[in-house]
Amino acid sequence: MNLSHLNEAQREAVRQTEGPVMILAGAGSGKTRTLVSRVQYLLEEKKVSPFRILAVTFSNKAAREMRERIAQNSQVDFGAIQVTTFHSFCAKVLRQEAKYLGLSRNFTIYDTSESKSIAKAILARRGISQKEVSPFEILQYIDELKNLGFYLGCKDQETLDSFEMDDYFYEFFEEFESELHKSNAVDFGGLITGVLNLLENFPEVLERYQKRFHYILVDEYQDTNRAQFRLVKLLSEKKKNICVVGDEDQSIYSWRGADIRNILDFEKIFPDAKLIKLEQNYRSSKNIIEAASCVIAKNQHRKGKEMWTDNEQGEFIDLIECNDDKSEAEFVAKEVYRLTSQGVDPKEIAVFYRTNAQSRTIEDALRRLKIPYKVVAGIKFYERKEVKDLLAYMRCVVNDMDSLALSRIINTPTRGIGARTLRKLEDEAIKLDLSLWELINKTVDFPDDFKHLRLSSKVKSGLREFTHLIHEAKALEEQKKSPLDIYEKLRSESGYMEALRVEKSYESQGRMENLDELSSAISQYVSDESQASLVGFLESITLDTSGGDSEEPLSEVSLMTIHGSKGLEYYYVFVVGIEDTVFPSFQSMDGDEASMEEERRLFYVAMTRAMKKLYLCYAQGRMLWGSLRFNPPSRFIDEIPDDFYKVKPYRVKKKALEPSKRKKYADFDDSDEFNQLNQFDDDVAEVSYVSSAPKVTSKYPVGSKIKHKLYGTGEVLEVDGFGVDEKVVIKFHDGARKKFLVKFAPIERV
DNA sequence: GCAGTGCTCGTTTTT
DNA sequence: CGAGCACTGC
Repeated sequence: MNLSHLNEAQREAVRQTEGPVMILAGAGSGKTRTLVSRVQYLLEEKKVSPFRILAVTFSNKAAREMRERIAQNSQVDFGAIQVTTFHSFCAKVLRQEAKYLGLSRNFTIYDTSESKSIAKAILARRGISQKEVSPFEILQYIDELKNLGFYLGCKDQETLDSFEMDDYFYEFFEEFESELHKSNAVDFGGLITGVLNLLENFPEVLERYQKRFHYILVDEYQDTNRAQFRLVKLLSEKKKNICVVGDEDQSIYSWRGADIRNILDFEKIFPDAKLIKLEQNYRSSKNIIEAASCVIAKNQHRKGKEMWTDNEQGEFIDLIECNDDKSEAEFVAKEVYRLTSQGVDPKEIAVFYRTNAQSRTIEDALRRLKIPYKVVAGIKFYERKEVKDLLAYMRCVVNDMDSLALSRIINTPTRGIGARTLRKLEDEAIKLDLSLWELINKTVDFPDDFKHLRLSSKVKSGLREFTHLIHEAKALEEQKKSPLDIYEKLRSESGYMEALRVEKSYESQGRMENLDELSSAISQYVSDESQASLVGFLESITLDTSGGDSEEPLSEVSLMTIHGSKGLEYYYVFVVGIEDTVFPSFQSMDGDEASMEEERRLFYVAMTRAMKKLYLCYAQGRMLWGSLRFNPPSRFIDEIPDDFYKVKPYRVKKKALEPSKRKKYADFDDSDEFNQLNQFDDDVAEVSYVSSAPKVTSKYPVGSKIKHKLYGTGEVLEVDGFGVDEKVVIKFHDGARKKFLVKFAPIERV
């Protein structure tokens, strides 16, 4: 196999197929390319059956990318190869072996919000107010134990030593677990610890999986937690062919259990391990790489790599000093404007910030210059109420022990079964040791046995209709009917759609659209999957939140948190809000060196996304928590040697400020483009630029007069978002203010 | 059962 | 400041 497209270190990483290997792959070092070649090498040169290879990563994004690239480069059949995330791999194993753990294979996977409901229910049952103990705290504790690899009955000494079992919270853990078990459900962490339980306590299961996988590959190794580490270690114990790939300098998820020991101690745990470093960077200019290297060198807890590049020196980093957050955003927008008018495609530009809340000012400024952008954030589609409701219907069909789902929809839409009735039913279920679903069925089938519950006839008929629907849907599921048909049945016959239809508000219109969208998500799933099932669909959406949005490469500037930027690259990168207490965040400034190091890694990640040009911006004053606060520039700036950057104060000139006081700095005010653009507030549209960027203009700019079908005439006060998300606030002539989604509102300009 | 009010508290987020 | 949430009153 020809490996000439790789450098020496990369080739070694490909050829070193036997025994434990740790590849430390720096930012932009061609990691994915190397991994894909390695898999190809195993198949073509080593004649390994694809069936014997397991490749796990942390995120769906990474798994998807690897799968696609492997498929692209292949002549061999890659279908059998397992390239997945830890969680979906574990879900698969767990469904296969469910009986060992007293689960049934159609178990539900609870996401964070469902777990939270359980925690709330536990507190309520014990009469503890949420102020005394927050459900969040409980979840955090449970998560912590699961990240360590603890499960009920775990005998691993290292795990047992790492926490206190007499902790006040431990009881919550036990109760939480039993609650999940009763619902035939597993939470995210439980997917991992469940499999760990299987491998550690059922030797025949362990043997089966050890025999199956001869070559194990772990990507994003710096993000793995202790539980995942133990899992991988067990699986590879027989063949010892384990290859992990990661970068300790890009470990930014310790707050959710990623354990840097997994990297730092790899050679201790696998004494004959080969260590390979990929240190040549193919992404960024020398300036950027050298500056970033100086910053990360300040960290004590690292394996140590020396990144270098053959790329050209490149431009200086610009350090932009602004008066406040508004002018910072204004700078970004104007500079983006300048770049795009020089022919730069907006999709080559990104703006990064530490916290999501910071996107707003940036968005406002971009919108004013009519620069198209997208905010890359966790897609919230599956968190919307109506979507969750319909998913709960489907979950009931699949797993009728899922009482959480059942109680969510038993009165949605309203069937006259209020909180009181529900409580009565739940109590009775506990008393008779039945699941809620079983009990409800009994009350329907043998009403005479439940006279003491004094259920009204309205309640009874509501329950009857409800159970009838679920039974019918279950029958369809058993006949292996398409998930789409079952969904359509549920959404119409539950009365959910009708309830939305009669509501006739713009909100309910949006909700109906979302349910249509869910319907297309299901058909998408059905057409992608050869063995489509309702269980499969539900699993795919809880484990992959990215939502199959077809990623058309649009000409838009990308806005995202630095966490969200990992693994991506852009020609032009702006990092905003580089001030102490913002970045590093104030939580990390309490003297705890470990969390400061993590912030530094985060800064390193941000810097190394940039290929050509990096802008670092900070504001002297910033609106934070309701008042203007003044924070010094980030300490991280001091860690960049002076010769890599230029300071450029950005001052907003209020009209006729004479071009005088500027000397030693290459001031941005010097540039003609900037002066032209300084009429930021008024007539930007008249500036004679030919921008390559497609313009996004609101049909209803602020101040325009409109007529609404129902409310009459009014004036636009505010515009928020654009495209399908565009909303306008309108003040009507009777004084009322209302906010509309432009997409749906029956308004027109007058 | 739901709308309205008033209070609290401010990361990062993937599975 | 303002989102999110718990609690209250109809």
